[in-house]
Order: sequence, then structure tokens, then C-alpha cells
Amino acid sequence: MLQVPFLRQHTALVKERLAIKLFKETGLVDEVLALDDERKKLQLEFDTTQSKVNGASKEIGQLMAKGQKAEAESKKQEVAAWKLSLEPISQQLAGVEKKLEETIVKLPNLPGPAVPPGKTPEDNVIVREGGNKPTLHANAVPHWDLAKKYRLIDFELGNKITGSGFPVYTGRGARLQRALIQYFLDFNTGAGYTEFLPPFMVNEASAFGTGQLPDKEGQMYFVTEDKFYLIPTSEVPVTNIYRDELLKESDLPIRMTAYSPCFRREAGSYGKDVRGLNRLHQFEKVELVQLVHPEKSYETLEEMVSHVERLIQSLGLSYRILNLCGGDMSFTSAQTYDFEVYSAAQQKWLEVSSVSNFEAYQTNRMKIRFKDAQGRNQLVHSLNGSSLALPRIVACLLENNQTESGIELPAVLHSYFGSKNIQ
RNA sequence: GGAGAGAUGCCGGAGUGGUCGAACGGGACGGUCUCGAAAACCGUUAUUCGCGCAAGUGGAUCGAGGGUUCGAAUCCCUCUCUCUCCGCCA
Repeated sequence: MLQVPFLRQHTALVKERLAIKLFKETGLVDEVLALDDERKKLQLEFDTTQSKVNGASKEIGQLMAKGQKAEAESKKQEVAAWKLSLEPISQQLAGVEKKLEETIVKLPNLPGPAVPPGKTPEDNVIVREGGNKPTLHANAVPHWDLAKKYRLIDFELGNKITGSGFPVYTGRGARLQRALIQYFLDFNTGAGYTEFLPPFMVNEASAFGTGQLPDKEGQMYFVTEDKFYLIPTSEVPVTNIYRDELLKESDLPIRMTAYSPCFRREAGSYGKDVRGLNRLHQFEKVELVQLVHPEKSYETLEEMVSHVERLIQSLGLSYRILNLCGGDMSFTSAQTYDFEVYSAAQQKWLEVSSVSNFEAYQTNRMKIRFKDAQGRNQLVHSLNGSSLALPRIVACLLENNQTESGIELPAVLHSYFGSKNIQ
């Protein structure tokens, strides 16, 4: 969430920036400031009286020790009166604090300086493109047909076992998943990221920390019995590793990578986009998370983009990188680059990675701080990115590399997959 | 799942109603000493919200949340987690 002192000092700028994100309720900013004023007023009132109570209580203790019972008793009467007056104040204070919290979390993160204006995905700026779109043979088919032909993925079986959006990978299809996960993790650890294997369910505090709650509650699967959320991405458990931690400046940057399945309800998504591997309720993903010095976060964002770009290049896929416009960015992000790979048989671009700088938006919720050279505690900046989400990568690998006689896999996967192709 | 024990600062660990944000030990940091280091000695060593130009000063925090009391780390209740034993189990 945003920080109140910043809202106070840069009120006009904040509203201007929120407008870039197409956020209409800028009145919430004023509401936050008013609530904060109210909070301070009440706290001063409370603290002053509480201070008197504390002082008198000490005196009572001393009087009792000296055996001056009568004096102690009269003090008690005095304190009782103060305490009575304290009650409504503390109730009001708690109410105002709650309201302040509820209001400030409704404010999305501010877009960073390099975010282009715009309303829809059409307004996203293509930063660069790479790789070559393949020319497919005349009988080329989409990945769902290839998956069937080579018995790699059984969508119907997934329907039977669970429901739509839960495919079963079979034989070489399953092996390909494992090969990709292993390759991606090795690629990341080779670049200095530490590997984690996090829990696949998180508690409410963790889901709140990265911003899934309260904003996206309906998009997560929820285990009512234990009040756990199935993770929509390993960003959630991995970033929360450092929740409520005070780091040393020398601990930064912290670079983490993790594989996990991702569970998403995708409520409200129907139609052609859900065909095959395009949109699933459960999918595999390898994620990158970094916690960095606030002055370094945009530099880190570019570095992470290059890292993911190299990974996609190594797979030989045709890709493009988009700088998301204000209207298409997520609630919590300050700047996001999306990676899309070209699905040759479907003839469309599929998003396979999203790399974002959250600045201090998540870390303010999670209280991830470090002690700077002056001894002050500052919030670190958090970033994350997929490297990569598997299903659409698999779709493109199958479609783009199909030949009349089989599917030729990129060289980097040969040893992981145990074969150069699928026939 | 059953029975019991516990949760204190960076770590260990005292503290069972009063002046305790918390003894003591260790670690870390700064200093003295040294050519340098070790040792020794001295000092510092939480977070957070206010008020104040500042010096400074008030509130909160001993797993979390409630309660009792003039006063709670200490007593009571609820929850979470950890450990031991039993059960179950990959």
C-alpha cells in the first residue's frame, strides 16, 4: 500500500499519477489524509490521558509501599475517572485506524515514471521483438491437436478427474513439463538466484502481503476448513519469506527463484481464449522474486527483463516485450513488462511472463525493511517476474516446431528431455 | 487425533502483580590498547505511533487477540505456533 506521508507531501502528484492508471476515486486520497489527521488528534488525546494514568499508578504503588492506604485509595478514584474518559477515545481511535487501513488499501500503486499512458492492451508499447516467426507446413495444427496426436496432454481426462482447466500431462508430455521446470530453475540459479520450494497454500496474512487480498479474493481457491488460499503464483509465498523482517543493507539484493503449480479460478473467463493450454485453472510456473535497495529497483527491473529475454531466446521462440500502459497494469505494480510469444498455429501472441516492479507497495504491507547507512529503517523494493509460465510456452514449442514427421525441440532441452524431438 | 510442556530483545536465558523495555551471558558494532591482530577494558546495541524547530518528550509493544486490576511479561479466557510422549501416516 501507499505511504501516508508521501500522500500528504505529494497530494497533487499522487492524483495525477492515479489518473494515468485510470483510477477514478482520487477522493480516497483526501479521505486518507482526513482520517490520518483525525487519528493523530485522537492519539494525542489518548496519550496525554494515558500518561496521567500511568504516572498515578506508579504513585499508588509507592503509597502502598509506604503503607499510606488512604492516599492510595483517593488516587485510585482519580485514575478511575480518567480511565472512564479514555474508553470512548480509544474506541474512536481504533475505529479511525481501521477505516484508514481499509481506505488506503483501496488505492492502487502509482505508475512509475516510464509507464506509457493508455487505456487498453492496444495502448501497450512494444519495446522490442526478437526471434523469427516460423513458417509452418501446410498441414500444421494448433497445440491441442498436437497434444492429442502425440498423446502429450489429456484434457478430457482432466475433466473427469477434476474439471475443465485441469489437464493431465501424460508420458512425454509430463516429461516435457519436468524438463522445462528443471531447465528454467537451472537457468535462474546459474544467474545467482537462490532456489526455493515454497508451500502451495498460504494464510491470509501472506495473501494480503503481496496484494492478492483484498483485491483478488475471488480469483483464489480457498480452503475453508483451514483458511488457506491456494497460491495463484509462487510470488506470494516467496515474497512473504521476508515478511516482517528487518534486513541489513548488505543483505540486498535478495534474489529468489521457485517452481510451483499455480491455481487460479479465472472466474469470468470464457470463450475461445480458454481452448487448450491458453488458460488453465492449474498450471506450472517458475518465478523470480527480488528484494532490492529502493534506488536500484528500476535498474533491477531492466536486468530481470534481460534475464527472461535470454531465457526465451534460448528456446528459440519468437517474442515481443511490451511496456504496459497505465490502464492495463495490475493494481499493485508500478511498472510492468509483459513478454508474449508467438503461437504460430493460432496466429496470435500469448503472454508467458510478466515482470514487475512494485516499489514499496508490497513491502509496506509486509514490513520488509532494511537499516540504511544512517541507521534509519527504509522499505525495500520488491520485484517479480515469471521465468516462465509453462502452458503457453509448451503451446508455442509444439506449434512452432512441428514438422510433418514430429516436433523438434530446442537444443537447450535435449538433455533435460532425454530426446531431441517428439515423434 | 489424545496427553503434557512451552512461546521473553540478534541469540541463549532470568523474571509469577508495582519504579521492567525488561537482570545476566553471548554475539554484533564503536572506542582504548597494538606495527597489526587476539585478549583485556570502556561504551553502544529493539520496533512503532505521536508532540516538538530542536534538545527532548509522551503512548504502544515480552507469540496474537480479549479480560481482571489503580497497576500485567507475570493472573484469567480464546486463538496460533513449537516441543515431548502416544496414536496415525508418505
